[in-house]
Amino acid sequence: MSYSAALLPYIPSLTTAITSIHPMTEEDLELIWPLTTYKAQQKASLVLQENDVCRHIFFLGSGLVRMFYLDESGHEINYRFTEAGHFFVDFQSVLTQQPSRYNWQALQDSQILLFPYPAIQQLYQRSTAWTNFGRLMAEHVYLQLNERVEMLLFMTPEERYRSVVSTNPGLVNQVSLLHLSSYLGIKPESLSRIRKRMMAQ
Amino acid sequence: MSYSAALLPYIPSLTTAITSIHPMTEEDLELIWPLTTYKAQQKASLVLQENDVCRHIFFLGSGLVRMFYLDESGHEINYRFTEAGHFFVDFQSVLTQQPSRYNWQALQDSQILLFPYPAIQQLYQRSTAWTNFGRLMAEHVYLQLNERVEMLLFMTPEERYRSVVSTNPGLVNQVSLLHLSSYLGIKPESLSRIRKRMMAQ
DNA sequence: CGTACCATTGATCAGGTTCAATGCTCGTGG
DNA sequence: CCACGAGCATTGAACCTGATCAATGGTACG
Repeated sequence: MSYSAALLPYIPSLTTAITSIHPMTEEDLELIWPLTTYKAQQKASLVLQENDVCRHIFFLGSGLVRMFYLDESGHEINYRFTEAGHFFVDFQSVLTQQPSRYNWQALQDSQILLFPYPAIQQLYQRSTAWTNFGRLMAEHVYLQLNERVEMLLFMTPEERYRSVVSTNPGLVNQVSLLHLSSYLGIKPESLSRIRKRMMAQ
Repeated sequence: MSYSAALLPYIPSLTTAITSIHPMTEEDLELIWPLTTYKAQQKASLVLQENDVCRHIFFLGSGLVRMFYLDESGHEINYRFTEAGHFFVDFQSVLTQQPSRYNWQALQDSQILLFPYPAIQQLYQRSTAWTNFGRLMAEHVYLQLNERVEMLLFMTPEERYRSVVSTNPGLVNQVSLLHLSSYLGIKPESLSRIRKRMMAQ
C-alpha cells in the first residue's frame, strides 16, 4: 500500500462513517484509501475560504470545524458545525463548482483527510457500491438539511435552543454561545437571555 | 405500449423535467413510462396526509400544490410549493419510510403522475442512467433546500419577500399572501405591512 | 500581569405578533 | 340576477421579544 501512514489512525472511524451510509466490502474500501491525502489544521485557521471553489470532500479525524457566512455588514453567521468522525463539504460549491459563500474554520487543532471530488466522481463510475454511496450521501445530507429548515421554520428561538441542547449536547459543550447563537438564527445577547429565562423555572 | 393514455399529454414536460436533471436516451425513458399512473386531484383536496408514509414520487402535470405543516396550535405553515412541470415528494418520508409530518394539498385542480418509489429503486439497480439520475435528483433537491436555509438564516423577512418576488414571480402571482407569509416564516399581517412599507418608497 | 475574547446585564429601540375590526372579491344559491 | 357568505387582505392598537448599543465581569492564555 502506497498511501500515507498519516491516515492510518483514522481508518477505523472513517470506515465507520462510510459504512454507516452504505455497506462496503474490503475491496470497495481499498479503492478509496489511495485517493486520500492528509492535512493538519491549526486552531483558528481556515480550511476553505469564501470565493474558493470546493474541490474536496473532507473527513474530520479529530477536532472541530465550523462553516460560516459573512454578511454585508461583516457579521459572521454560522451555517453548521462538524464534529470529529464526520464528513464535511460545501456541497453547494462542490456540486456546482461555483465559488463558495462560506468560510470553513477549525475551532480546535484538527486532523483532516481530503478526497478530491473528481476522483470520487470516477469512483461513482467504476464501482456500483460507490455509485450507491454517492446517492445515499446526497440523501443523507438532504435529511440533515431538512432538520435545519424545520428548526428555523417551525420553532421559536427558545425551542431551537432546547432542541439543540437535547439532540446534540456534545455540540453545545464544545461551541461557544457566541457561535451557537448565530447557528440558531439569533444574537448572542438574546441567547443569553433565553438561557436566563430557562434557568428561572 | 400498454401504459395509460392519460399520461400522454404530459410526456413532453415530464421528459424535460427528467432530462434537465440527467440526459436520457429514448430507451432509458421507455423504462419509466410503464411505471406511471395518473391521478386527477381536485382543488383543495389532499394528495398526501400527515402520518401517511410517502410511497411515490409525484410529477405535477398541471395545477399547483403546497406542502404544509400543522403546528401544535393548529396553524398551517407552508414548507414549500410546487408548480406545474416539476417533481414533488416528501423526500424525508420516502427515504426513511417514516410517516410524513406534512400535508400535500392541491391549490388548484391538478393533474398528477405517480411513480411508485420501490419501482424507482429497482430502476436505480437496473440502469446506469437511472442510477446517476437518482444521485443527481438527491443533489438537486439538496441545492433547492440549501437556498431555503440560506433565506431563513441570512435574510430579514423583508429581504425574503423581495427575494421570492424577484426569483419566483410566477409563484407570488399564484399563491395567496396568506400562504406566502408562512412560507417566509412570518404572519400574514406582517407581510401586509412589509408590502405597504415597500410601496411607500 | 495584562490583554483579548466571551458571557452577561441594562436600557432603549424596532419590528413582528396578537387580537380585533373592516373592507374587498369571488363563488354560490335563492 | 342579485344577495349572501366565506375567505383573504388590510388596518389599528397594544404588546412582546429579539436587536442594538454600551458597559461590566469573568476567564484563559500569552
